[in-house]
Amino acid sequence: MPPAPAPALRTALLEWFDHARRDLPWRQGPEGGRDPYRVWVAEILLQQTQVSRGRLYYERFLDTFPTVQALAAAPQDAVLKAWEGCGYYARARNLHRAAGIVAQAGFPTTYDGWLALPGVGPYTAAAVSSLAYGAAHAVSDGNVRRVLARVQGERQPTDAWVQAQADALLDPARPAAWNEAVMDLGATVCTPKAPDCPRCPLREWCAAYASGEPTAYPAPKRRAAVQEIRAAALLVGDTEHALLEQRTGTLLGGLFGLPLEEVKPGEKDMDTALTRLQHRLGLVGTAPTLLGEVTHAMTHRRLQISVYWLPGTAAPGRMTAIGEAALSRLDHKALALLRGPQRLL
DNA sequence: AAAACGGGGAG
DNA sequence: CTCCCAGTTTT
Repeated sequence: MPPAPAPALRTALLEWFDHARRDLPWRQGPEGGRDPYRVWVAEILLQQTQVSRGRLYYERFLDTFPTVQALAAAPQDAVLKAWEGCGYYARARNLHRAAGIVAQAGFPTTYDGWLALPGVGPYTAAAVSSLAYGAAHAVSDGNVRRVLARVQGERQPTDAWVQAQADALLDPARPAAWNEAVMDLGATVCTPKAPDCPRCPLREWCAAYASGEPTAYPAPKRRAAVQEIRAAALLVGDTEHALLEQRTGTLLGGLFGLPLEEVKPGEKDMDTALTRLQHRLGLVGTAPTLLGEVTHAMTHRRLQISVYWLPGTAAPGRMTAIGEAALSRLDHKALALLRGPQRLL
């Protein structure tokens, strides 16, 4: 199959996009001239997060922080609270840090200017500079990677290959629309497992379609092993107030949660971990009650937590209001053992 | 170049 | 169960 002709491809995809585009809350305003704050927040929120999921959080976050000034002025705890449950919390910490810079210096207007902000990489810099300022920078994300790998028949697309292909195909007349069009196509037609080739505007140029096995492009990435972890957690308190610790480090850093002690590799039961936990908290007087087990899957870990309980009188003066702290889903599951099932959103 | 980083949806 | 999602940062 000859290389796909860029002009024909652009015409076909943009024609499709002009009637099939998704109506999304961050797509207000003129093509290539959207509100940079709204676009920026959306792009950060949507990193490794599906659109259907992201839009739930988007409205809540913009209601809480309607402007970059409001975001910059807020304490980090409030930002993490608005991000609660959404995952990859470094995104919220970086967005907050970047908001401080933007509130001071103003919004960047170029790709390089955006790229310099914390939490903004090549994808986001291209997205915001094109969608809000009309810059001719091609986005490269999971959708773009899959669409271009299929059109060009490339099973092992590298990051550099995808970016080069995207740069070459970008419509210089409508860069913002082109970027959104490729992503919309990847999300709604050229999907990973069940592409709807009969509805695809690029079908006649698509090498993967011609091969008869479009889902073979690109080949699956290999996965990192999942680590099994057991831990003891102690719920000191009640359904309203509990003894919480603020987690540090990269994993759930900044969030609050129940004190947790991992079961070390040689230990056969929870008792040792629970004892370590009680000593660390200075609560060795009474034996906690076992509330139950919680399992929680993360990308590289599978946690099994035994949750123990001491009534709130055990730690007077050290209690945090649960409703005001940002907790991971893991901790909400643990709390649910005491207060009954509840939805976070 | 590879690992770490959440959580959920789709098949 | 596996794979993937409007990726970025750190190692």
